[in-house]
Amino acid sequence: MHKLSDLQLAIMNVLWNDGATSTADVHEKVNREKPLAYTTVATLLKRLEEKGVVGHQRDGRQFVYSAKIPRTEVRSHMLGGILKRLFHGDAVELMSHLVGNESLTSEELERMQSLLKQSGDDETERPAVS
Amino acid sequence: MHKLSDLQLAIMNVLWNDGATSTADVHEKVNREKPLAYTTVATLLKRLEEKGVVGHQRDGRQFVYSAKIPRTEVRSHMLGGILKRLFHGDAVELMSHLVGNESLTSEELERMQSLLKQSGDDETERPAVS
DNA sequence: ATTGACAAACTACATCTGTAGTACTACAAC
DNA sequence: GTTGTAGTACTACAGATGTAGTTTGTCAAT
Repeated sequence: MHKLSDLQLAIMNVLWNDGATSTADVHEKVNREKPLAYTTVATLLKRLEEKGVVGHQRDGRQFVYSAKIPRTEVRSHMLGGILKRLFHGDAVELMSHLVGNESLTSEELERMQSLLKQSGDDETERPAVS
Repeated sequence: MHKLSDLQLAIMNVLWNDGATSTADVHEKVNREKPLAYTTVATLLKRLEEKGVVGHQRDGRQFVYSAKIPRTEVRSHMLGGILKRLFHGDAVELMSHLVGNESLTSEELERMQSLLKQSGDDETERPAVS
């Protein structure tokens, strides 16, 4: 559950970014990146609702959809899957791939470092101090 | 291309880890985690061959399959996809999710830090020194 | 030569996804 | 009250995937 295809994610991204959105607006947004018929988007939304990941409300005669699961959950699920199946669950290896193969800027590397420093502090130093 | 399902990855992992492997052996390995009929595995392998990600050689009357694309390539492709679609292409955010939500040990965090320090050095200091 | 076992080839079918046309419905305008 | 029009509902179909049975071919043993 909660494993979404690229196109499904494109739609979810609209809902996550903009909150409740009418079918027409979802179509309009998604259409910029990938031209699709209006009915196609409507079908996609309906199917996502069947899966329980979005819900809808009526607004006059149109439907307004909103995400029923948070982005974080899908991130966890899908990243977790890749982590497990492509990196034997080794987050350091994933990290290493990221650093070695995805051409990050040195600014990004720095931000990562401070992130790590922070959580390292949280985990190892706080217990010692309290 | 090169986007593989979970089951397809399970098979690829056998080939990546063990190199050329007969259908029977692939079946045997995969079967430990997920019980599947022998013919199912054979079908999967044949389909992977049609996609061009594996190849086979005859050995007597049996087939011996081997991966035609490296693990790194699939890692890049699939991680890149997630990065783009679930993290707006922001590797730092991905990283942050990893650190914040995937309960890493402090040993892992440390290894990550040294990885970063290293590649940070590579990128910012070496040019200055040479 | 016949038979058994094994492996590959072929066939089958259900589900999910991408894709969109057609049918129906209800409100708005005249 | 008839007619556009905008939206939803329904139907359709092709391709990918998961899953496995049935058929066929071939080597080995008797």
